[in-house]
Amino acid sequence: MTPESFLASRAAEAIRTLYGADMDAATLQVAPTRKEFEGDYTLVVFPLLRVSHSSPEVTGAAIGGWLQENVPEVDGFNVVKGFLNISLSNLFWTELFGAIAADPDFGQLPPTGRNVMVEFSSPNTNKPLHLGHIRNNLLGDSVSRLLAASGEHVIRTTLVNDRGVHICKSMYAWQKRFNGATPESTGKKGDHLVGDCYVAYAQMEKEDPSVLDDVHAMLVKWEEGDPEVRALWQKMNGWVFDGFEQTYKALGITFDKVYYESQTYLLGKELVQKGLDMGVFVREADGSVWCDLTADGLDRKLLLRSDGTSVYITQDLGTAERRFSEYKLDSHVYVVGDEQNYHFQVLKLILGKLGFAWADQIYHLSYGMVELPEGKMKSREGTVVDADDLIEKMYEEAKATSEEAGKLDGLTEAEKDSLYRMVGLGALKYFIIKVDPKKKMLFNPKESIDFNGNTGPFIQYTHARIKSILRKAEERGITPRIAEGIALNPKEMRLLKILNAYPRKIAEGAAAFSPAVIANFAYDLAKEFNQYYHETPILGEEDRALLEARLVLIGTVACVLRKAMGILGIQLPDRM
RNA sequence: GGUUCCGUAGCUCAGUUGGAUAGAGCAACAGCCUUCUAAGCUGUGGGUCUUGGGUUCGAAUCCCAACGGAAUCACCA
Repeated sequence: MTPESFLASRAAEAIRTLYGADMDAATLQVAPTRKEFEGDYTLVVFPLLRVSHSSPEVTGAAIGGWLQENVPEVDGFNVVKGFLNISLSNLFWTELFGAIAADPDFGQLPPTGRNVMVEFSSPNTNKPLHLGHIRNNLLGDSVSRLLAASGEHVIRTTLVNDRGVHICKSMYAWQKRFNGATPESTGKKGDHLVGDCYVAYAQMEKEDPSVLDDVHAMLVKWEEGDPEVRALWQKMNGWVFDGFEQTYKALGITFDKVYYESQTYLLGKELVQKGLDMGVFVREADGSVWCDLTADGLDRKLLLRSDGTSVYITQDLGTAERRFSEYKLDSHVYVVGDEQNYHFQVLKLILGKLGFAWADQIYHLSYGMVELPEGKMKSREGTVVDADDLIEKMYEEAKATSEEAGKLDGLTEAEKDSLYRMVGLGALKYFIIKVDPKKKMLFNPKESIDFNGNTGPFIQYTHARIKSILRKAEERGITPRIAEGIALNPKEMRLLKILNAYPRKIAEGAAAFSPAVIANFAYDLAKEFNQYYHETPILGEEDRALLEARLVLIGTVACVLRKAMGILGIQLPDRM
């Protein structure tokens, strides 16, 4: 039971007794008191005036008085305008403290029994991953963990776009211009080599536009299953997959199920027939099939070409239907850029017209593009920020910063190296995740990602500080525990208030599909701890019981920081 | 033109189921390392929350309109 719900239920009791009105405790507004005011939690009394028929001051004082009289945990109260500020007793705080500290699953919400699929990453196999993909990957990865923490059963998946005209372009350029180059012969990561082919193709097409006809011929051969084309396709895709795997590993990204478009692109055709039978689709004289969405304020949508082949949305309809039935999904989240908002709007609409009740359980987690100071990234113009390069650069900077600080005596070179990776990656991940997904974000390659202030390394550093104290305590043989009758100071109560909010933040973040909520929470907690750290001695505390209790408190802070950052895929070091 | 999203400090962002005096970080300036890690802490300056209406005891938050910006509306994916 949280302080908020506890006070709300008691306040409901007070209102019933004082005014004879039945209030649902859930509708009462109880929130932590703002710093400037005296008190722990605040009840907003304005909405109660219609049952009290009195002024805010009188009503607040009446309820506050009743609470102080009848609830032992309530220590005092004051009323400012329409706000009743309530102070809770030390006993209440120590009990809350004990409950949070003793709960190993703190922040893990009870199972909902729902199956949720999260599709993210979904790369094309004709170029390496760049910063835009990183945002997609990090969002998908962290939202998967966030939903799991909120009690959902999550299946992470990706749909690799391994076929189509764009792959043929890379294959064509490789045949014509690359003299049998391989990742081994060039020492290049496979995805980068294929990316080079794609860039080379763009140049070839510029020189002679007729090469596009050759590429289309190649695509037709691929569809016919031509052995030579298929073999080349498999070889080059294999290079790309190897390259992607390295990047995923560096980012710490995993999937439960990988789909390949080459295996799913024919799905959806039977749904087209179903739509025709239901009369929600129409077939034109040329054989093409359409869905009329003008009544919904949109245009007509093509579902089948006149030659009978399917388009992008056709296979998405098919894969959605297959996934919902195969995995008994209750919901499906697609992490896809906001450039495809229209596509998903149409997708949901059409699935609804086909009579699928789960159509409105599809959520498009739409995120804004990552832009550079000069505008959008364009692979053809070479203005992309490559994922592998960026990860490496962050590692270098973490290393330089750490060596400057020089606090890592006693660690082996390998330990230091993995620490630099952890910090560099933490800075990068936090930088991206802390902003609201739906906002587009700016990345300036010339300014390095900060390690100070509201950053990943700040939180990592905070954790390392706590662990350092706990190590020293252990060396001195001091065991963390909560004794009876200790008195917490206001800063400690503030820390507890923030800790207490963690499960609520999980619920909030999951409901909004926004890991940024968790990032901001972790920052608030770390910031509050650093203030506490500076004004409160821990190992220097003379009262032994208090010292031991403080060790429990900071250990709990470290643990919750680890959980919150763990959801974001960011590890916290014991030293740094 | 239709649809969707965004507009908060010089910059990057929090704050959206309506609540008190709108908060951080960066940048600038001034302090704090014989005491648990200075990747830290404290302080100063910085705002017509794009604008105008409306609803409300109360609006950055909800509604309407305008302005500014982004994406999208293919027999591409």
